[in-house]
Amino acid sequence: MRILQLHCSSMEYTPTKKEIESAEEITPETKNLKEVVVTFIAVEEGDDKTVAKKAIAEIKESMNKIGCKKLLLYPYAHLSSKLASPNSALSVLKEMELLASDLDVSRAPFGWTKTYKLEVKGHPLAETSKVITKDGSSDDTSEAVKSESKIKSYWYIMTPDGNMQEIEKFNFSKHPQLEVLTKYETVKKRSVDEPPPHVRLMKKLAIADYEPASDSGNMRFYPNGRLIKSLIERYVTDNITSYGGLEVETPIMYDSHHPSLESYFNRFPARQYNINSEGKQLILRFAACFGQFLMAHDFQLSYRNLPLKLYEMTRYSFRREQSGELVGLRRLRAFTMPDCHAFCKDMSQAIEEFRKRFDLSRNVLHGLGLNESDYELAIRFTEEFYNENKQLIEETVKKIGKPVLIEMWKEQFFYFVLKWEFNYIDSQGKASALSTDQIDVENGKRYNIEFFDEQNKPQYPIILHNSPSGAIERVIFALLEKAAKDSKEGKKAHLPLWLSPTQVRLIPIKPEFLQFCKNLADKITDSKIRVDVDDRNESIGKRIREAETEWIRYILVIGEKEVNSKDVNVRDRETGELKQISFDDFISEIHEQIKNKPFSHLNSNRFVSIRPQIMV
RNA sequence: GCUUCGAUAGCUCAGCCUGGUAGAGCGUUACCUUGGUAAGGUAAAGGUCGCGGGUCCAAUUCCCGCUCGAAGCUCCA
Repeated sequence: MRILQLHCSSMEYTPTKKEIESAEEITPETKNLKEVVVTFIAVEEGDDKTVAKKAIAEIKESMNKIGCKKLLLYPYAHLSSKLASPNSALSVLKEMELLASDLDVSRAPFGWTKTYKLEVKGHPLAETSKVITKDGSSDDTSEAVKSESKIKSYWYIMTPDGNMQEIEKFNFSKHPQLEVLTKYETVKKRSVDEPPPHVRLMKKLAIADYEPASDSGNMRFYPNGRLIKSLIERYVTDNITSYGGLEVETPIMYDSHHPSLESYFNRFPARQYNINSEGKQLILRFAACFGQFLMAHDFQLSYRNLPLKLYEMTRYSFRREQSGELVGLRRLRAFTMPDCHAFCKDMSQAIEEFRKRFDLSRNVLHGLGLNESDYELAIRFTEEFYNENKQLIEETVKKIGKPVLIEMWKEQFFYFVLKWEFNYIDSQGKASALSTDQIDVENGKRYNIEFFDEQNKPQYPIILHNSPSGAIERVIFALLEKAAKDSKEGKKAHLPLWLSPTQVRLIPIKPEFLQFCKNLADKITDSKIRVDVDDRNESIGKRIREAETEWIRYILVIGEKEVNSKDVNVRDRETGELKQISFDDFISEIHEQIKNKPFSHLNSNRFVSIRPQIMV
């Protein structure tokens, strides 16, 4: 069955004469419908009740999306060349009418020649075509997805000396992670049978969890998770603003009728959340691009102002990934992502900026606790770009100091001519992109962002799209997976100290030392260190054990000796050793490790005994 | 979206194959214990066994349907 579905403001049709003998017996009269979804239908050979049922389900789903309750089923033979017989076609149509009886449904007469007038609405979802078959699912893939699978890629490995060879000829024995990435990208085949470790950890550490009352892929963050997330957000923002990014804030939803947006959305698979509000079709953003481009469009720009760097920490960006694609903190439908665009006057300025942002991204990941050994670089570009900028690519690979996966396209298909990303390879052999940058040569024009060059001629800028860390949730995912990897190798799992929800825990041996603990905790807090007190009526052993399982780096047991001493007795989880050092040395040891990182106060009650229990 | 698996106490799960009034550990509460570097003790509270149907004298258990969730696959601009 083939369907053409149109969301119309009005539709009027008049049966004029019988086209075939078996046409329905009716009295011809003009029908006029307002605010209606008109569905042109060609019933094909082999279509039956199952197909009718599927078709109606599809139609209902999309009508629900666009918020329209009125449906007109309109027999339309011209959509197909292998039509069903008139009799079976009519019975399928009648079946569909019946199945849709909970809507305001009507059906145009079968077998008649009709005149019609219709006015189609102008939003992206107003016009869709579908092919529905008995076994296969309906074919509703957007043009962008279809052509994407058609692009031809050539894969290579480039070594730091600039040598580029085909992946089949490369010896991966010293680069197992790169091999995983290469297979992941080129063969797209992998099988895993256990759930990813970070999902268990995100719950156990009371960082984040699924929220059953929301849509899948929209997470809840507990106090620990919110603290970690907020620290990472601030760290990334600080780094981007020192690079020169101007922090802005833009709306999370956009009118799909807007002309610039409409053509941009058409360049992408239709995987966004849609909201109907007061007759507007709103789309939740999937990146900060629109907001920043629309903003830049309204700026009065000269080449002297470029490169102009706009930046936003998008909380949230939304992508309506297929339900089965969602995994813990790795792949979400709502996520926080830094997005920094640089508007450049020409390619040479873009390349200069590209270099800075590549270094920025590496530094940001390094500060977050992820180093070159934790990720693999992939660079993708058009053949033309490569021929003109070989040196840039070779230099970039050299910086990373290890072989890099290269994807080359014969033609430019996307809006960019070059894109790179750092991929975290987890223990299950899955690659997840963290940092990324793109050189965009299309959207300056699409959004009509103009600047005036040295000759006072209007020009469109080249735009770089950089996310120096990737999604913040994904950074947490990578940190947890890395911790799980450590733990598997017999090392102690931990988070970077500056991200630990509790950095120091005090354990009083008896309640009579509680006051001393309070005073000590005040002093430590004054030094901008997160400290809490386990004042529960539990054995020392148990409280130490629990602090260990919470990955708390420093444990101070407070008893008679400590109260009467100027030194502190510190259990360092990293070494597993006990050491007696002065208070000041202890504080500076911590400060040394967390310097140049943002600080937030403890995001829990200081006293463990009065905290709600979030995770067992 | 497809495939598979799952849904029993606040959490993690057992019981189901072989139908007969519901189990553990953790957590919670109370009491005891005041302990010196990875789990101190005793007791109590806590369940419409996801929803709907069917089979049966009897269903948490067997069968069918639904809902929700997860993992994998496809996918990831």
